[in-house]
Amino acid sequence: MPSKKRPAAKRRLRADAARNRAKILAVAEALLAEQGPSLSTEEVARRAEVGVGTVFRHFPTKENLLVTVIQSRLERLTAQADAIAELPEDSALFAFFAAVIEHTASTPVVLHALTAAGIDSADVQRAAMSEFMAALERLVRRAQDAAVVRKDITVAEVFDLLVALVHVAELRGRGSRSAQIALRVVLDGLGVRGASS
Amino acid sequence: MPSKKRPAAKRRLRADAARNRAKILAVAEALLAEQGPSLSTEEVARRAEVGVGTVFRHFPTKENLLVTVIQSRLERLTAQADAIAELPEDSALFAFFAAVIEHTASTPVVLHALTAAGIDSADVQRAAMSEFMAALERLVRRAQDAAVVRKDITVAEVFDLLVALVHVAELRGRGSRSAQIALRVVLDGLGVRGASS
Amino acid sequence: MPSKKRPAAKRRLRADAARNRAKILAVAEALLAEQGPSLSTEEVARRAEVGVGTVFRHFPTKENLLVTVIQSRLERLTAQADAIAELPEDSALFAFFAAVIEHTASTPVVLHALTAAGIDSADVQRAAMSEFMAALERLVRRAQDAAVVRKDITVAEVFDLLVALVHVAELRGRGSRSAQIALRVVLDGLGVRGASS
Amino acid sequence: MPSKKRPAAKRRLRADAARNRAKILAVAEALLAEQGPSLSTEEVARRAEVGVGTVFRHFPTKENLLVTVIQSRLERLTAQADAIAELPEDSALFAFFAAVIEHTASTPVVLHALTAAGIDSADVQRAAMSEFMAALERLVRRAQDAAVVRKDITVAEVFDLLVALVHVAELRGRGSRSAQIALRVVLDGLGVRGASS
DNA sequence: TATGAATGAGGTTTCATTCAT
DNA sequence: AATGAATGAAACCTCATTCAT
Repeated sequence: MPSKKRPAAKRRLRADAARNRAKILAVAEALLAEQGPSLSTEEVARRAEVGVGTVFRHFPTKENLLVTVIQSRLERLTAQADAIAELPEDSALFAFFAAVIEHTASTPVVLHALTAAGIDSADVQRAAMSEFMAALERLVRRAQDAAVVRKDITVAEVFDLLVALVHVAELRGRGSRSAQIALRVVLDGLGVRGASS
Repeated sequence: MPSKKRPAAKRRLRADAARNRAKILAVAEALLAEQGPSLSTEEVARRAEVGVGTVFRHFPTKENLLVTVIQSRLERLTAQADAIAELPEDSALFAFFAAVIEHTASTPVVLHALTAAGIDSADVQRAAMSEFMAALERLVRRAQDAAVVRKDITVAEVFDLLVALVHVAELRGRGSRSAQIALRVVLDGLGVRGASS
Repeated sequence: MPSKKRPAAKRRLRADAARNRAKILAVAEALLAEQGPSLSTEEVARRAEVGVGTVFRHFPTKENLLVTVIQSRLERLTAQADAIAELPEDSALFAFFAAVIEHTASTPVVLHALTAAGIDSADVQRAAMSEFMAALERLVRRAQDAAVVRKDITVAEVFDLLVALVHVAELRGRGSRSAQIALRVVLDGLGVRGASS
Repeated sequence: MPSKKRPAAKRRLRADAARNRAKILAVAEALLAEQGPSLSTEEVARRAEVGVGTVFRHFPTKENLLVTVIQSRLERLTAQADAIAELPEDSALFAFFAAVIEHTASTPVVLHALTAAGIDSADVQRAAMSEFMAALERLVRRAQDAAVVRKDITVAEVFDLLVALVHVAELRGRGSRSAQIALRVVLDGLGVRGASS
């Protein structure tokens, strides 16, 4: 049944349309990191070399655009977590933390902003989010089983610590001494001493 | 003839004016926590039950209002740090962290936002900030001298961790298990084991 | 019958009240020249070293303040015209033009602005205006009788030319060559050749 | 992809956009004459039957709108001066004065206001202005060469007199006897007797 | 009376979103 | 599908005027 008129959900895009969509998403991600969630739609369009109309054709709402950016980032992180799972237990979690901090921009700021604005982004990205949490959980569980991470802590809490570290990295610069020390302190606190030895 | 010669900066406010100023500041602090720095001046006025004009009479600019909020918060924190200094070394830092987390709203988010917006809030609040850092430094130094905190860490880095913890507390709720665990993990990581035993 | 409660029109002012009124008027005149009719009431108060409230006690409206300024200026000009009437016919008009140009600031701009704003300033100052016109008329009539000014022109029209010259003087500076040449050209055109010889 | 590479300054406007721009400009010119430079952008939009946003899309600033109005008027006047240059020397200047007075609204008031407001409109319109002055200079020079205008006067000064006449015309009405007499007097004063004989 | 704090309508400007081309 | 002009609500801020002190 080759798509006749799919309900507007996920119809295959024309090549150039797909290219536009991707470029807009990339630009939005960059701007989000630069300016926070008050970035302007017009500037997204300008930098993506596209008319505003095109942005709104792909993402019916500014909010929808931001949510999509976050979603795609979560998906990439999930992939990374899975790729990392092959390392030995005592360094996998460390490596993952480092990777996330390295590549993730202001997710938490965005989350906060969306939450505060009373936006119900939950539905849209619950799926992406829970896949990410599952991947993280596999890492944590394995580390706890290997006794390199304390057992009185849940994935959700590990996630929060990760978010906090991203925040520091963002504030002080991704490679800064401050960011590295913060990472070390948190890992020590988690009981992942193997990583620092 | 308007008063003697107004002392250039802050002649005594009339009773009602002072009340208004305080109320505006309080409302702004609350809104800042709720909505981040994109709060609307108009709403501040509405919630403070005051005309917009009054807000602008007291704080000539939205930026000035936000900066003042942050400043007053820093001052309160500094006072707390000093009050806490009498506790034994091994619990003072712990107590201070807990107190800050308990009472501080989104300062870091605001700081970040201001910075990102290219706002030169630096001058205005450098004073308040450095007093706070001094107070924090006294606590840290004392804890390090008593060998309850690792020596390879500076005040600035402790500050960043504190900011990260505030962030978690804000995200999950001030009394939440997540916030408490995060605090515990960080303190353990800092080497403040006395506090958790 | 020593004033019991005069209808709020012209009761004798207390000494300091009178001083305030005068100072406000003077300041307003200066500001009017500097900034045109969009001057701010607050600044009038500030420069007069008085509270805004005081300004509004003396002049119930900004409009009223401006109208009063103009009125007082017209009165001064009238006095000058009368003082000058003693000079010989062939130089009196010339001298008067020069005096007016020298001392009068943006009256016409104000008039225009008031008119345009649909303000009925007519009533308030018709008296002052007609006295001024009468004085001017005496000068013109005398010059025409002495055959030093062309007879096909009315006072009203001479007035308009005077206003135009004030305008130039204001635009280019009161002592500027441009202002002087304009005065010379107009006087020559009026037939007042005696003045330039 | 937005067009080829937009010529940096003034790519061709869409038909309706051009119509809007023109209408806004016309309305602004009228309002400027009616109310002076304190006209409200909002009213411009209302009378042009356009949203405020549209006004600001075409003219990013109120100042920019006013400056553009003046510029376009200067351009029209320059064209007129050139068209008139074919008349005999002794009537060309007269005709030009008459034409300017007939068609020009409050330019001088605006210029004054802009200047007073400290607006640096200079750059923007220096070009338009100097072209106009050049056209006027050609007329004056020719009249002086033909000995119908006094030689002790510069173009700049002739310009000021012209401005003064426009002022009178505006105050009393374009066709009024007062405006005509003023014109006659000034021309006589300039030595352009040919025009009045 | 004098003061200056308070008020709120109104002005300029931005920006998410819609719609004609 | 893409474009960018148009829209108008809403943001920040000013200022004439009122009113409690």
